[in-house]
Amino acid sequence: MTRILVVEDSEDMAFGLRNNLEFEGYEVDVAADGPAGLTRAEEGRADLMILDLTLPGMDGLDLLKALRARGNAIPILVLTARQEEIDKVEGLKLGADDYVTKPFGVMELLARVEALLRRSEQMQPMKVFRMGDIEVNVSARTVLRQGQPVELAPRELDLLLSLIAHQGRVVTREELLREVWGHAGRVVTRTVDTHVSELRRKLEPDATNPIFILTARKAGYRFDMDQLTELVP
Amino acid sequence: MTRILVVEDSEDMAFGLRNNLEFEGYEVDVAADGPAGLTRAEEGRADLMILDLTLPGMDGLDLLKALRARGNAIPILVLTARQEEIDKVEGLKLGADDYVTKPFGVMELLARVEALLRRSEQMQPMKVFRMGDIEVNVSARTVLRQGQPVELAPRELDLLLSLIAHQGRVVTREELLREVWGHAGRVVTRTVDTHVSELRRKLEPDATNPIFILTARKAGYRFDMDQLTELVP
DNA sequence: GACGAACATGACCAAATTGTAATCAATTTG
DNA sequence: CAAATTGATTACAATTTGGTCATGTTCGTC
Repeated sequence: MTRILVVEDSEDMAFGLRNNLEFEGYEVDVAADGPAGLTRAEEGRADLMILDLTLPGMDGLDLLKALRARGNAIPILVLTARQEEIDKVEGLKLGADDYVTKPFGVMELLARVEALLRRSEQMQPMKVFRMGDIEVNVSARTVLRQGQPVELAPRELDLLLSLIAHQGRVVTREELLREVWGHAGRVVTRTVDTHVSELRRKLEPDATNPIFILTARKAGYRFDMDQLTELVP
Repeated sequence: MTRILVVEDSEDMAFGLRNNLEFEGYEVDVAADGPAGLTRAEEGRADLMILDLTLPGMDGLDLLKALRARGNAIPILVLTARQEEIDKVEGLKLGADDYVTKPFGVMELLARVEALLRRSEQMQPMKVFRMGDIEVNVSARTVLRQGQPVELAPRELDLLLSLIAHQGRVVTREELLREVWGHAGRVVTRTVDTHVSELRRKLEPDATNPIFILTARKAGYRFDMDQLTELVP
């Protein structure tokens, strides 16, 4: 889920932004002033910031400066009113990644958000997990076992990723069906078992004694948290 | 004296640009169409080009490609009315150094010009990749195999560059379409497959067992990171 | 206007994938 | 302990998916 932090003092504007962004499927977090924005941004949970430059109190520009000064590289889309183009100039030199002048169209904003996210995706490190001698590269959709590629079918990989995403928690077959198969359609729940079996065969050191994908009787499956490391290179 | 070449067909726009830029102390040269722009650019007297992508006749994109193909590294600021064109230029790493969407404010334009000039002071080296015995010169848009030129159609080269730009990550057919085809025409996604096939035929040692452009079933394609070296000459 | 290159697309085929039934094994329950 | 329940595994036919080829179109060049 892509998370967008909106730093905006006007309630109306914040409401509008939230509405539109959420409609597009983003998760939206709103901060009403600079300091709050700074705090939220430093939590590091947002993938993109939309920053209104006409903030009261701590100026938006200061927020920008502060963030960048601390080495925070979150992509920032700056909003500014038309006549304050001077602000824009400064924003540019400071490290805003893009900006939009008010009044702006929804489509334009969304397009820029999308473009910015796309651009920043390249900068993000690859998502890689390690479990024992197995390495799962989410970005490349590859799995290595002792450096050797393991051939996983799409369904298998998706299932594995879903289990990993819920690491430490029991996931019911129904949940897995919903997440991996997409629909609560007519897939018999036993299908999950089959794929889990196949995954174990390919990944577990000893398929009859699984250490990664554990069975929770009468409940579902669980990926053992203790076996999993997230690599952030 | 810093010299700016403006490639712009609309007289009004050209006049406005010249006015403002000259007021800022730049020397301005205007070309009214693509071919004229290409000629002027090749004279090598300009420090920066402002290029309107909505040119008649020779498309602005073609001018861009043609310039870069000839190894011309002049910094280019692209003007465009359409977001999709930005996507295209950006996705391809075609060599626009920055862009502004119309309508834009004067201050914004000037800021970008300034930023671009500053950035280009420290000349960026030519981007060249090596994959096995293949050498891909991104800036020159040429491909050599054991020193011999490989003839790639524009689409093919664009596709290759896009894949290389995402090296190590799976890229969906939709993403490739957006970046290479520009999202404009509603091209069928299977078309990507055809071009990948052609690329493999021309580049892979064994097209039936690709080592560069790998298939990620149900997901897209991926350029194998391990096969790619970036040369910094 | 002929010709060829580029290119999008549909068709066809081979190979990979996958849902399911059937069977076997383990665990729980009464 | 036997029956019942639940999970594991295997086998396989149907379907999906991707590779490739042939075709029609467009566009620029001669």
